[in-house]
Amino acid sequence: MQSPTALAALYRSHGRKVTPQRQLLFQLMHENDQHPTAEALFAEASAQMPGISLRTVYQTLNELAEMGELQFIDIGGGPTRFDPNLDDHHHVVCSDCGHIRDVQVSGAAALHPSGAEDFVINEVGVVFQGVCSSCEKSRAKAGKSPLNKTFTHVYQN
Amino acid sequence: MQSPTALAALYRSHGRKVTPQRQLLFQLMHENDQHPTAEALFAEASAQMPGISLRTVYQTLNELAEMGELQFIDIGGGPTRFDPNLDDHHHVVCSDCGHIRDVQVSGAAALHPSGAEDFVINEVGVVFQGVCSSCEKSRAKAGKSPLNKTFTHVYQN
DNA sequence: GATCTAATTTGCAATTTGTGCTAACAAGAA
DNA sequence: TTCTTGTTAGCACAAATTGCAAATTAGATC
Ligand SMILES: [Mn+2]
Ligand SMILES: [Mn+2]
Ligand SMILES: [Zn+2]
Ligand SMILES: [Zn+2]
Repeated sequence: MQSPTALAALYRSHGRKVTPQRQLLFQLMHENDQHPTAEALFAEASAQMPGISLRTVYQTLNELAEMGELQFIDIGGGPTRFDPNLDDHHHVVCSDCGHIRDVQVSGAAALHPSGAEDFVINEVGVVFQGVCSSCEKSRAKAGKSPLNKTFTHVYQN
Repeated sequence: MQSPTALAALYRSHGRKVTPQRQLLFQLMHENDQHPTAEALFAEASAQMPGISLRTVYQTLNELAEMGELQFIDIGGGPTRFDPNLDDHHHVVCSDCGHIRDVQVSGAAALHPSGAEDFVINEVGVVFQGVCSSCEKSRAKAGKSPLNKTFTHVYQN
């Protein structure tokens, strides 16, 4: 996603208005590597702008996605996560706490599917399932089995 | 997922009962490569067993997942899809119609993330975005741009 | 700066997908 | 056949997101 200033210009060039709500969300999303949910963003935004509505958060995120400035990430059945990182990258998900981390995956672009010769492929996404270090620690302490099921959904494969 | 007969035995060995509803769902899911939604399965099941409840469909699918007999697939924000294919495989999604196709991806198991050295990785999933041949045809006929946005969500990356 | 208009924000209703709960029911053991 | 315990169905509820319309405001125009 571009800088808040660049986005303001982009918005105006699209006949969209640059409101305080949008500017705040531009800031909150810019270089945000947390893959936040709409609710999480709403909470952050509300702290700085009491009264902003969740509806506006969703609306702005949808616009940004429409304009190609961010991506929606749907993994594991929870709420949609939003990703302003437009670089070619992939994700690791902690199956325990749900945290998503950006990762590089060398060789990902070279992957090819066998059995879909009739498809025109546009993109590849790689998702690793794992357990983050902090969850690994608490798991050891609790004497849990290596793969608990806080998350009912088994992520994609 | 195992055969309906094997599942019946497995269920009994777990102290679970083998009901007509479950047997029907075993049949409908066995070797089903459609990655159906719960609603889709419910529709098919209802045709053969009027009165079966959607609740029971969800319940049975959850059980099967718990027993490791099927996977949940969450892509693109729509409803969860269910996958009885336990082989190591990956998916291609048509960004136009949403169809999911099983594919093999040689080299997928060898992929490694850079930037998540503190994670214990358990699984890798590869998802290709593309347009299936039938959508490609209708797209050509309609003179549409190569990537329309019937699906707001940009799938993972 | 005042005026005007179209875009935006809000709040709330509605929708979609899935789960919690429980009374009625039925599998399968005895 | 009886009995116990797991299961089903149905409905209420929850979570996430969108539809809608009245009130507001950005920014163009005068
Ligand atoms: Mn990312
Ligand atoms: Mn599959
Ligand atoms: Zn974690
Ligand atoms: Zn298609």
